[in-house]
Amino acid sequence: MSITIRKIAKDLRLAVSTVSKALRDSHEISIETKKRVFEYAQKVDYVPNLYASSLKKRKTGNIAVVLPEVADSFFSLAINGIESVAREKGYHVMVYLTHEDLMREESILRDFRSGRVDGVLISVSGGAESNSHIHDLCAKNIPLVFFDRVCEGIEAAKVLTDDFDSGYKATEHLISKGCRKVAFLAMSENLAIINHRQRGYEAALNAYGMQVNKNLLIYCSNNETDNHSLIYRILKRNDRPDGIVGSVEKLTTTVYTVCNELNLQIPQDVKVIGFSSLQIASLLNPSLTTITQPAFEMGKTAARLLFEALEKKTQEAKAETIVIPSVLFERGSTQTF
Amino acid sequence: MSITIRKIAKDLRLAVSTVSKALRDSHEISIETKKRVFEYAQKVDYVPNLYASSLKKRKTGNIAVVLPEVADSFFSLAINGIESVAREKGYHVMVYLTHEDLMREESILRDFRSGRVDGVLISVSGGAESNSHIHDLCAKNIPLVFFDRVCEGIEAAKVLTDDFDSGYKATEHLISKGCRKVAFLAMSENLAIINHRQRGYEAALNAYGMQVNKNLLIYCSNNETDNHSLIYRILKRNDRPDGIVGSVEKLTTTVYTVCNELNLQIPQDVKVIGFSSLQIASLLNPSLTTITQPAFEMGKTAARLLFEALEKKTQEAKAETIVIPSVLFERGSTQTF
DNA sequence: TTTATTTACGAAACCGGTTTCGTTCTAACC
DNA sequence: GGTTAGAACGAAACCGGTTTCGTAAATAAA
Repeated sequence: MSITIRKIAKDLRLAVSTVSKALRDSHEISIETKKRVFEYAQKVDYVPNLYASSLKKRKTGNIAVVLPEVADSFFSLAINGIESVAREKGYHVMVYLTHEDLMREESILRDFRSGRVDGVLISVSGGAESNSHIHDLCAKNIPLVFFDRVCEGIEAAKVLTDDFDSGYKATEHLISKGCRKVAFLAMSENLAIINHRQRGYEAALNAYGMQVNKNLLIYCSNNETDNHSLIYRILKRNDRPDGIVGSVEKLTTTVYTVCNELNLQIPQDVKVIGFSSLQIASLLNPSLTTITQPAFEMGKTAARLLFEALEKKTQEAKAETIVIPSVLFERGSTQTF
Repeated sequence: MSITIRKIAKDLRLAVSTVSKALRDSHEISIETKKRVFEYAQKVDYVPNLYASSLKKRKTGNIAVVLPEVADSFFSLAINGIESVAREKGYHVMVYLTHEDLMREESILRDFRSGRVDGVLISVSGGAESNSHIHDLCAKNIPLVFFDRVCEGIEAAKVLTDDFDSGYKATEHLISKGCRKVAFLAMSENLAIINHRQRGYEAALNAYGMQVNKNLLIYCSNNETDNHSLIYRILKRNDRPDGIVGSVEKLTTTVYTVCNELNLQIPQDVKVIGFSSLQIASLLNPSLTTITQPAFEMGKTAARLLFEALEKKTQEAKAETIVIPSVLFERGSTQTF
């Protein structure tokens, strides 16, 4: 159907190898022949078949980005960072969404073993109690870099933020604003970064002479309506918290929604701080105090690590871990009067 | 390096064709042989090489989604819709960002001619005065479906919303709320859907006995800071508008930002309505009245059209156009007292 | 018993670039 | 003059599945 290298060879009365070499600008082809081939290829609008060369070269020029969702400011910004580096390197980005579903994550990674991508960037989904699917991929020698939601049991490059410190700072901030009953909204229990944030939260409580109250530790899921009713119940209690740390953006906005429903005033009745890279955090009602991760930067860094691994022939992937600190932006939701 | 079909054939003393057929569950292989092959393949962890089969079958199982950015609620939701259908069909999604840059869009589409993807879903970038790159792709017989930001000069399937009506309704809504100087924030002049929204805006003005004021038609770009100063200047004028229609989400949030800076009250000083699929529109300060496009649904529909084209062998792609209406959600930003 | 058909499998071509390994011819060197 | 080095190009193997076609054996039909 479409123009192949053999067709060009035939038309030009050359060998296919000559045409191939000419098109790749090989030194063993004369300038005139190259010119002839180039011009003819141009004229007939020759486009090389990607799959033929991928098959031979064992490279696809694709990298995968696996993440829970794209409707989260952190991830959408991180994609931009990744994409900018990939573009620079001439690679293509394939985005896969797990929707926080381990089964999907598994089936996605399983597919990668077919060689569809040269490398993988991943932010693991919530329920990653098992990580054999990640191991299996590494066993196939496909370079893999974690970003943000890392998987601690696996030796691979990682890019993350200072989660413990951020959890600490967020909690400390609420305490400094007068909160005495600070709740922490966690996600599925086996996410390392959430655990770190939580430990930072607990450390801050202890540092200020408060103890951890199980009732103020709320484990949410990836089910929006479940989370809503969970948070609703907490805020309806008489001894409701006077400060909330949202470890994930979505949970924080749910707090806002529930407060609206319950007619609770933020920050008067309850102060809120959330992990979020939302650019319109300052436009919320009230503006949201955030722990903001350097999403774009993290995406770029992770991508760079991946390309380092891809470009070096020796497969001794040094399992580097890069920490990029988050920043606390104080806004209306933790204001005091 | 990795296990191939030939290795299996050798180990099992079968012909490669037999193994291939067995693995594909061909009827011309006996049950016992199939079982033997399956089990052995399982045991040695055989994974077929995707590029070898793609080369032969002339199918990749990938579709491309080309869009301006991912940090816009419409697009991030649309991706989810697309992804859900693709998943169901066993296809993989490759996301490409143009950043509203025609050059990038061209280079991205040019690459597709190599057969990297089986089909393309695209929401064109702003400055699409030229569309030859899209034509070229269609010439290669690669199915293409437009969604949201269509390109009118090209005969292909399209999924969009009722842009004219939405522009009309948005404007009418502001007028009904007492606005007499309604401004329209447009994007780059050659985006068909923005033009339709604008024409709806103009029609509404006329219907209510007002004429179009050039000073209230503001052409923004994809440069955030430029837009900011443009909008800033408009709102600083003495004869500033008392109502604003934001044709794109990003422009609408910029209006909010500027109003904060100028200490203008929404909706008292100026009422705002914006095209947006932002799920937290109701959490903004004030909550934002929106024209909300059925983003997820549009993504799904576009993907379905693409798969229809992919699955039908006959290449008579009927250039269907599907319109899915938007909904106006009235909230605080257009409230009257 | 002979012929037709089905079943089960193998050999080899094929998809379209890439790469290795010649081969020819010319220029250069001792 | 004979040998060598290098330049320019061709033939064919190769990447790893897929598919076509052929064939032997077994079964069914005549």
